[in-house]
Amino acid sequence: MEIKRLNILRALDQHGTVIAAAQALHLTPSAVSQQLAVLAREADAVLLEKHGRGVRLTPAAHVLLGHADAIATRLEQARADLAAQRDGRIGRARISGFPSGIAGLIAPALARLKHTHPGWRFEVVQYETEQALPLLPARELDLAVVMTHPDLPAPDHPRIELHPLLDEPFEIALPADHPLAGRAEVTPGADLVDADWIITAPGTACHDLLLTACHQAGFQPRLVHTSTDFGAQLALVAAGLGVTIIPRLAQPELPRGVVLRPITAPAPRRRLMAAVRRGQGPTPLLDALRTVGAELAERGAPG
Amino acid sequence: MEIKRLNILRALDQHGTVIAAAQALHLTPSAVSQQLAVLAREADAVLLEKHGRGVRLTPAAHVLLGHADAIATRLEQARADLAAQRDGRIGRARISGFPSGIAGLIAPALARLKHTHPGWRFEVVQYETEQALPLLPARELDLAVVMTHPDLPAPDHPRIELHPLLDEPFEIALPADHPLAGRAEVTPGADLVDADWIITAPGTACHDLLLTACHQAGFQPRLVHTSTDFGAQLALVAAGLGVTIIPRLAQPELPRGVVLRPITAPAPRRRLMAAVRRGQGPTPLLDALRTVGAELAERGAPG
DNA sequence: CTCAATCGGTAGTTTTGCTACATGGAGATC
DNA sequence: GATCTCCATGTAGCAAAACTACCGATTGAG
Repeated sequence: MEIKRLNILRALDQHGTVIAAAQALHLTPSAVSQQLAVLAREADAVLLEKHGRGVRLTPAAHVLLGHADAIATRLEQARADLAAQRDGRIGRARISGFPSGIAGLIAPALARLKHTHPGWRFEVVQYETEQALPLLPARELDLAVVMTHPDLPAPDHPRIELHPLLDEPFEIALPADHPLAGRAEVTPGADLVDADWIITAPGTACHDLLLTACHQAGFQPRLVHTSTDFGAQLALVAAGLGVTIIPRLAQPELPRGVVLRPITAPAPRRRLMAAVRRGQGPTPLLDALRTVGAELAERGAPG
Repeated sequence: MEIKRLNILRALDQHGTVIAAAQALHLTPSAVSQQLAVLAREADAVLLEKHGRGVRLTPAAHVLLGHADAIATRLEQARADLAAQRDGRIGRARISGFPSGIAGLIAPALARLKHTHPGWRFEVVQYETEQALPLLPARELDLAVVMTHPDLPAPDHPRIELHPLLDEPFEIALPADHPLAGRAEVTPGADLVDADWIITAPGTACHDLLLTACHQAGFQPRLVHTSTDFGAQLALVAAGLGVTIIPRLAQPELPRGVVLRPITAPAPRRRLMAAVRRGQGPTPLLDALRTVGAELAERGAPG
């Protein structure tokens, strides 16, 4: 039951005679006859019967023929899918990101790809940077949106390469009725030494980043509230329970009662990058992420 | 792109390593490796990549794999269908009959087969006996329900064999208010010499049969109305426009205002037979037709 | 660091598939 | 009705392929 033999049967059905089928397949009639005999033995059925000078297909041959046509069609689809995959019209990818990376970069990028690359299937998983990176070489992930992080692989890492997506400053989120709310800039080390701080959980990149920034500014923030979710943090700010710093661009929706104020230079920044396996080449996904990142950088306040 | 190669890819996916796949297929690992290399060349795609000590399938391999699984399933269905056809669980047949044969024998037989042989597909075509017979050896028909007819092949015809289904008398159909309606038997040659006759079109078997019967009874019927359809004929009878003879059993539904009366012996009879290609062996269809015929004969008046 | 295991390449053998030619059978032609 | 023509198929020989046996390279495990 090989495809070659099934195609010989199909050719015989289409062309009527063994000789015509042989011509169409660039074979001799004898070869066609022999292969059909093998197919009949494999199928344990009589496929041909004499009819006049030629042959005709038996009912059993027609049963087989229906399936042979379906198989040929499916094989053609397989070839088409392989070609489509080669030039990027179809594909699958697993992407990871931390929450604000998913919301700010991955989701908009996938929304574009849904229209421009309808054949692609994407799966999104939430991981922090240090969890995501080892999953790339293991092929559990195809792309990870990561943040500036001590675990980041060196630029010449043999298996992972990094593509910058967005470089954005953190800003101070204050209650709208806060004394500093009217200021053009805020200097945490001077203005917010006594503030209550809201911070993401230890182990996240933002946590480390805040502490480092405050340390460099020469003071120890009083950490009072903890939530991993920027939305929840801002709700706490709006309720007047403290202040926090959040990335400027990845949080487009501010709740009422919260204002963002730039931080006096050098403001802490976070750098978002796309990590992919080295040598993977350009993908529609990476292109879309870079486009979204560039648009966000352009839209936001420069610096 | 041969099935053998696709199955090797499937085995590799199932068993994980080239060695395990080779064992499952009773091959050496080298053969598996070589065939996968050929498949990769045919698919114009990289199918394997090193992963630790073993290999793993690439995305392109998974694309191909999905189709390979579908093809393997379809091939299994083909084998099952061939087996089912061998032992008669599935099949196709074209059947011909004249109108009352279709209504009285073919339709009831197919109704049974629909339950007992759900895998069979039947096509019914209406032909008169002389049209149907040559279509049997040409394989345009697989079975024809035919009537006693001069063109009937001899019992030792080399390509066609005949199986008796039903031997039924014609009876006289009279308006219920006809003077003869109360009689136990009617003798057309004596009682109906002056009646208006309703008859099927020239060229049908019933037409010849009526004329022959009347001729033997020694009179010439006055043919007034013509219709091929027994239902239409009986409507004319009910309207008092004439009399006709119809086969007893194949017309179970009598309209109001019509009575059937037996004809004095020797009553004209018609013999229904199933014609099939010689050497075709028993088929569910032929069995069902014989059963229906036997039941009709048993139910109707014997003789 | 050594060992064990896996995969892939090469040479040689076996199996399969194809061609060339001949045979037999069934319309078509005269 | 004899011959001719066309078609399918069997046989022998040859070419292509698929497979085995063996070896080397690579990599993870102990």
